[in-house]
Amino acid sequence: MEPIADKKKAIFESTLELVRENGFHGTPMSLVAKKAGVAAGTIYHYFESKQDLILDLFHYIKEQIISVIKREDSAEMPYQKCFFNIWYGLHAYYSENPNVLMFFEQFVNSPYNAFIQEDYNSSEFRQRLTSFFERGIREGHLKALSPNVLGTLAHTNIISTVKMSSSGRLVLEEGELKQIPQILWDGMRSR
Amino acid sequence: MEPIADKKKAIFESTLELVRENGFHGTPMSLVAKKAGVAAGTIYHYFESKQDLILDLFHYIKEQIISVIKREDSAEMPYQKCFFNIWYGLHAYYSENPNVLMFFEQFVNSPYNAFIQEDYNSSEFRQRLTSFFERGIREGHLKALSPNVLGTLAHTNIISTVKMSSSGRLVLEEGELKQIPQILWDGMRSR
Amino acid sequence: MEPIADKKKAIFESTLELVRENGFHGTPMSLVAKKAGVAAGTIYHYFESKQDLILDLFHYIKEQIISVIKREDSAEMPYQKCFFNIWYGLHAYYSENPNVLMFFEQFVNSPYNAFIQEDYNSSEFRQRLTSFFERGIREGHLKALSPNVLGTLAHTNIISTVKMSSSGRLVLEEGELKQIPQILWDGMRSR
Amino acid sequence: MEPIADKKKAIFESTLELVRENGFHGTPMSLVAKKAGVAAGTIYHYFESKQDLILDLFHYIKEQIISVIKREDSAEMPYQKCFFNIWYGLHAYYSENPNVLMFFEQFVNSPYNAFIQEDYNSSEFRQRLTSFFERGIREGHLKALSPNVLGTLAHTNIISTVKMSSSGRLVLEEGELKQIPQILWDGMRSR
DNA sequence: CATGAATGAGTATTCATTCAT
DNA sequence: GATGAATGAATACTCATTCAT
Repeated sequence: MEPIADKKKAIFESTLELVRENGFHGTPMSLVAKKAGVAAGTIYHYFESKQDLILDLFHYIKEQIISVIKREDSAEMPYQKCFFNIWYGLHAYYSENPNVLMFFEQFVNSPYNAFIQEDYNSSEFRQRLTSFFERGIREGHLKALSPNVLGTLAHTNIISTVKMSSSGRLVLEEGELKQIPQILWDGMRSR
Repeated sequence: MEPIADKKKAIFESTLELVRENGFHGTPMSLVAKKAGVAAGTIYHYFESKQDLILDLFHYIKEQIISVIKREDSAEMPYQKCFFNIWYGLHAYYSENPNVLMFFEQFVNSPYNAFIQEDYNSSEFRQRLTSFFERGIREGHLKALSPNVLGTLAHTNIISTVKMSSSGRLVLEEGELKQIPQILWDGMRSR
Repeated sequence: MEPIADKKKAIFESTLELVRENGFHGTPMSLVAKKAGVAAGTIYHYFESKQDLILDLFHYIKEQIISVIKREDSAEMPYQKCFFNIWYGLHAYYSENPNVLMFFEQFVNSPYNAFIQEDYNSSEFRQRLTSFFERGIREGHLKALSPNVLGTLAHTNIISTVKMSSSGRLVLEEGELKQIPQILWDGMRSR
Repeated sequence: MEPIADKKKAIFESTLELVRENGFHGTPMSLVAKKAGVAAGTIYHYFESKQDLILDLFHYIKEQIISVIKREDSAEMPYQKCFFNIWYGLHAYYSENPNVLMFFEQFVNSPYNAFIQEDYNSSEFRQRLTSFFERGIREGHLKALSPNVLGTLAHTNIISTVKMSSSGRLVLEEGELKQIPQILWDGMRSR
């Protein structure tokens, strides 16, 4: 919640874009600095090391994803409505921020992922997702599976959908796109 | 189908393991060589460059994944049976070969992915998957979506499941595991 | 004319000496760095690559040779006097800077030579030489040959003379040395 | 005079061509082998090492140059006639064998040159040249300089002339070409 | 706070040479 | 003699990080 210094943000954005284009290894600090309009040394005022920068950026991104979920999740709304809202909200967010998605995917599949300190299940992202699926199970909408599992499957489903479109290898028509969260819902709901 | 030279295979296996542990960048050729029991220069008799090694390894792996699908896919078996067999077959393969899965995931999310030459949709992997889902749609078992989309969602679902268990962050009990392909099937089947 | 950074000059001198002793290939960047008293990486702040270093050094040297010609060439002096002054000036320069001569000779006979971009005839070195021999022809002192050809023959004559002495295989006595530019003059002058 | 094995000659020719194009360093043994149509290991039946190959090739070339001088040098012919014949003979030989010339020039300006064992002045090449210029001095045709010096200047003059034409940077017309040995003669002859 | 020149450890790759067949 | 797969030392170049200004 603390306001992020302009330069810090510039460094984040520049890293995001470069990592998307070239991967972690193809993103030297010098390039990050140049694109962010700062000197190489300056980055080290804000981050202890490159690993630190990557890790901090990952948290910065998770904040944004969490805020999407927060915006769409409402206990006062019918559950199924919420379910679809979250799906569309995240889908829209990732579609509009392909840099974020690619960074995220590279991150979780990289050795950096092992350096995340916090307990996996207690991260706010995880908790938000879990509590949403707990509600679904509790209210009898969803199959009685571990909410963590449901959450992961749902998130993966969204990411997979966005990647299909954004890779340019598949074109999803409007009609098709709508069927994907439906498949997810049909699969998860109790019967 | 051609037999792969012993050394070539040793280099593949060594790369697979090291990439899983340390990522592409954390895997120097010198280490690959040492672990494979060959001299550094020897790698360059088999592969033009590190990129070439990675790319060739990716194809080598895809062959293995394809062979799993081939083994489980049978036009003479009821469709739903096949569906679950393929799901379990791939799930078992990835579970037993975590190196392969991690390599695969890192690869498709890395800049190396851009160097794959072949037309995406015409790759054998893609074609096998597509034709299987075409059959499902044709025979009225599945919703009428693009078979490519269904295939991708299914594959992502499997990978996501394996990663949940193998990360050690979630323990999937036997009962829970069985429900996951069921969710997929319930979601995709026509009604 | 712009002052050359200290480190850049140190790198130049170190390269010059090492190339003289060991040739281009026998001169690793690490040695250049050590002899110049800088870190290996520092060279790459000043030069993009080894080839770049060699090419830049060649231009740096040509400047020095040009300045010798400029110093000795004067339209107000009798032509023959100038002719001998330039001969002696270049002879002295090469004799006192054997590193330069050896580098120059290795360079022009190496594949690097092909990377010189500028138009051969429009290089300042060439133009200085050409205009000096043009004057000789115009004023009727020299045979009417292409001034370019005369310039090249004269330069080769000087270099050849210096190499004879500096190789240590021949000892040129004072009297003999004086006869060499005389041979050149006698050969070139019109009669 | 011993007949050179076919393969040995093929290796020589292939080296000559590759060194001309790419320099010593740009000429790996593997390429020499390929171009010569033999296996890499085979070269080592004929030559102890790369240095040995280069050194032997240099001697092989000198034989050819010597044979040109032998062919044109004749005590029964008027001296000046011989002088021009040798000049034209060598000029033609180098012009027709640019690989030889470039190899020669790269060699004498490289560290390999230091490995030539034989006494410089007693080499046959040197002796032939020296005795020819001794005759010129003895018979009163040439200035009384060290015959070694005259020989070197003459040889350099020829090489320089060939290089001017073959570099493609200068076009020497027939008339101009004839004046070059004349310049040399006019310069060297006694008066 | 900011800079960017300097550092030097780390890495992909090359290539002369060897030797089992 | 001939082969060419294998070797491993050598080298150009990169890049995270530091620190004097």
